[in-house]
Amino acid sequence: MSTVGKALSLLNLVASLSEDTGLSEIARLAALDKATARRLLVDLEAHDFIEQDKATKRYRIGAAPVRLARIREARFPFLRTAIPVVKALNEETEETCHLSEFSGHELWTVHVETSPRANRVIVDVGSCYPLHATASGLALLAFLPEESREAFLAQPLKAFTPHTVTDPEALRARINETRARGTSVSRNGLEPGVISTAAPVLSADGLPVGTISIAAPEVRVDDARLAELNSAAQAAASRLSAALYGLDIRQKR
Amino acid sequence: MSTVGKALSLLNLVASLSEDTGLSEIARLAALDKATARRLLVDLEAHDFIEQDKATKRYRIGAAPVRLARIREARFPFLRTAIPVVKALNEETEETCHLSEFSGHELWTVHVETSPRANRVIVDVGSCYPLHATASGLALLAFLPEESREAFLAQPLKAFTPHTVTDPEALRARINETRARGTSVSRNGLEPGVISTAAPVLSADGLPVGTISIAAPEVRVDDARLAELNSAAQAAASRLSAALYGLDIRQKR
DNA sequence: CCTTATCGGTTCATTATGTGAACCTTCATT
DNA sequence: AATGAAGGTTCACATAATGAACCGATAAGG
Repeated sequence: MSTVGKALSLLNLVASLSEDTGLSEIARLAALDKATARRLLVDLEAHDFIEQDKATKRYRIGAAPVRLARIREARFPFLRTAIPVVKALNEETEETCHLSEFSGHELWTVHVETSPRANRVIVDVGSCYPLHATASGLALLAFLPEESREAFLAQPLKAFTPHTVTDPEALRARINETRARGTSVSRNGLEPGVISTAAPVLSADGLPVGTISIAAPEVRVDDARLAELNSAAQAAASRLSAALYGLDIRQKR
Repeated sequence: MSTVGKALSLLNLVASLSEDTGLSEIARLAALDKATARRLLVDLEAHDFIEQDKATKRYRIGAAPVRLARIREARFPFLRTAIPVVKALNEETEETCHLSEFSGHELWTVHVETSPRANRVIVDVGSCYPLHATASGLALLAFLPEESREAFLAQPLKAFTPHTVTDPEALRARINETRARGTSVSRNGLEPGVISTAAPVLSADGLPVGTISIAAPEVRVDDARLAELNSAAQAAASRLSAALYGLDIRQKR
């Protein structure tokens, strides 16, 4: 792997740690030599992607991404466009809604609007869940090019609950359903008692750039309600695709 | 220079270009070989820091910084904390106020609240002005460690108007005044007819992380008004330092 | 008070990685 | 058909990355 690749992976790793972390632990987590990890951290720090607490000597994510993100958002206002859509979906459904973005072969939660109900599902911004165990993941997989999908299915897949589907053949069936219907459903895939539904946000070339999804406690969702949530998620995702990239490609077919 | 350093500088460069740019031009601007530039771009693209338009083959900043920025801001809410302060200053003074952040040896404009007046100063988010020609730059230099300041003053300094101070000795005098008073003033340093004043935002260790500044058409600013703006900027910066890092260090002295 | 085990950080011989002149293909212009 | 400039690729060579061993500091345990 290229040195730059290692540095960026390391940056990702440090960003994913929820508190300042020491050199040795970072090196261990990244499976890099301590000297190598340090050199990369120093390089990243010189450009403010990482910062080191002078007192504790521990490392954390720096300020440079914020500056770059402003530039990116000024040109491609993904969040600025997407957040109102997610908010509206949240108000309409009164369930936890979240927006995920596909970046670096993974699906990252970039915005969450939490349900106003007492019994609700909590999703963390910044989290990154396995594609096969979530509704968002299925929605994404369904619209990914065949080869990317198969590459994913070829990996060993972990089960998170007794309900997690890990068999590639069974997953293919669910993915095909998802593609036909336009929305995915996951019951207890990642956490027991949670049902979620998701629809892909598609770019101008028809490839998914992310997903919008709704997660609710299973007790509130009967079949009729599930159909409602499905079409709400679908509508929100289509609206967002259209806002970002012009007419939704699915409507052109 | 390390390969990682080159990659990050290249990323910075691409981010600073206001439109999609081809490989050859990027290589030229970065003073890198075309093959090297491409390898770095590919590495950056693999992690979504850069993206390439499939149709035009041109490169632009990618989505990864947005994801990292959300994580950073969740932990260190610089903008979330700072923007209300800048807004309040703008409402109080009715002049254009902006927040700059010191990152990578440069001072970047990260937020602007524009004056409601017809005759007003416009400052662009994302811009990066020379330290010696702006009030913000002087405020920053005044509170930087001696060696960083001297390293900056040792460079050749460009004059932007006949009023731009470029003599290191004269600048030192103005910097010392600034440090003594706590705020800097720049008359016509960068653009004729503009007067601006700035105060540093200081972190817990007393080093500047950025500045808050006010820019106004000279015709509206007599000595009394200047004193008002000075103390308003100073108060805003102190409030922000306190909000971000606890008690303002200057008040402890 | 010495031993042991961490920690962050550094060194330097070895080696893998990055480099760039020259090359290829494509495409628009002359 | 010739030209030039684009994006992209190749490979002998040079440089920069690597990591085992090291240092000094700090903390816990006997």
